[in-house]
Amino acid sequence: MSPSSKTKSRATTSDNISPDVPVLKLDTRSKILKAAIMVFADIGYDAASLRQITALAGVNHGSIKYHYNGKEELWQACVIYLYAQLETTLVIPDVSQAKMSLRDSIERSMRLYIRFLAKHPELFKITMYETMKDSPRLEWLTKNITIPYTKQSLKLIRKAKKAGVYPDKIPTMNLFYLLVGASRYTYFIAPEASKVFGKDLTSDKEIKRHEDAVIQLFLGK
Amino acid sequence: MSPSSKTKSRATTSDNISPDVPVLKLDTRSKILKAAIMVFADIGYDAASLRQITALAGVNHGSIKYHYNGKEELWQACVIYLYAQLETTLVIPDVSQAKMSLRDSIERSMRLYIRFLAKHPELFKITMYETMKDSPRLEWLTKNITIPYTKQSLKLIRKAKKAGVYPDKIPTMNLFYLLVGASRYTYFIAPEASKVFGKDLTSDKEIKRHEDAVIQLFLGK
DNA sequence: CCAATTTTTATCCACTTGGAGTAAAATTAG
DNA sequence: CTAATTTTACTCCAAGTGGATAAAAATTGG
Repeated sequence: MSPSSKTKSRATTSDNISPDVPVLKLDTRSKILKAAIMVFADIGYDAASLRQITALAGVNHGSIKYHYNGKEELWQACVIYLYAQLETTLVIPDVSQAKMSLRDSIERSMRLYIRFLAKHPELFKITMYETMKDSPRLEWLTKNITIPYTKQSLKLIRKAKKAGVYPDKIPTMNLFYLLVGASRYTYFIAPEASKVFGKDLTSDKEIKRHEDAVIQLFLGK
Repeated sequence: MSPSSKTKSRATTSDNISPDVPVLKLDTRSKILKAAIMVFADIGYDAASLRQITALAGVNHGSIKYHYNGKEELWQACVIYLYAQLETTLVIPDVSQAKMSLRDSIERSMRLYIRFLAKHPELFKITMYETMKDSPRLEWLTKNITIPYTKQSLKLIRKAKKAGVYPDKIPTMNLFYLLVGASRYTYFIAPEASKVFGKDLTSDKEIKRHEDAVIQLFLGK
């Protein structure tokens, strides 16, 4: 019987046979998720094949059906997992912004966000593939992820506009997409940029430059 | 024998049998190209199937091999065709900018560019799919298209920075990607935006708002 | 230790893929 | 009209697709 989305009862790690070489052995479910994230981010849902994922994970082809009940649910699991990572990255430092000015608080959030984009481009690549056309995934994505996140962001943008932190002549929705687009685009096209400029945009130095550029453009330093 | 990239010698249109109902009949080659642009833009190279394209075009499956010698060359033909369209859109009005100020000239170019993005999202969707990961297509694309176009753009940006039209504190490459990302992103995610905001970002009204927003952000009104 | 359960593996399936090859049809030139 | 050429239609193929099924193996609780 398939466990699917149920919580696993078995141990997620196990010691090796030889006690002097304790190898950390990821369980099949985790290996599949990790490989799926890589493949989906690389070539998108439609082009990705389950065999490609299981081959990369080093597990049997049938395991996906058992653990995730199919391609669609595996994809959703990837998105959920990655968004949980994003949340922990952004929410935890939130407390330290308590006594900052709104402007500094926003600058800090933007830097954290951009750093996450650079370090985990998988999330927004995976969603980007589905966002460019209508599909069952887009339906699920907007309903469960995008809408709540967007609402939250818009609220903050409106607040910042009123406080004069953001340019107030730009409509909120447009400003939101400008912000998101300007921040993310760089990491979508990182493979191209490496060919065109010979630079690795995911290096710490280039991340910092991008941070500064976005801050400069939207907050005017 | 396959004509492939050779110029066609046959007529590209032909009258119908019944003279009272003259139907404009696109030739097979054009029908394939048109359909391929739609499919590639929709789901990307890897996910697109030749049978899907020929079905949409209403032609026989074997025709692609004959006219374009395969999937890869068909894809290149799409990109070349669309970039030619972009060029005619941007270059023709260029003469009318002769006696404009640099700032107004740039504003005009940005508006034309954004309008093209909105009206022909296929081009940058097609390339976006290939830009997110390394591939033979990306190699061809950067060498033949992206690098020359980027060089040209960077030159203009540097000029505008010196003239104080663009913010001069942002490095040229970063400013370039901010500009391109902010402009394009909106039209990548138009399907999502229609679900989230219930707005059609490709409508004339929304295009104008996006134009104004980009101008406001980068040129400061 | 053993029986019950969970997890993995190994086949099998109908279907789609890009492409090759060839015959039929349409068009052109003489 | 005829012959040469171009274009289209059709058939095949090996390879790969997501998913279903059941046997085999590993792990668990008693």
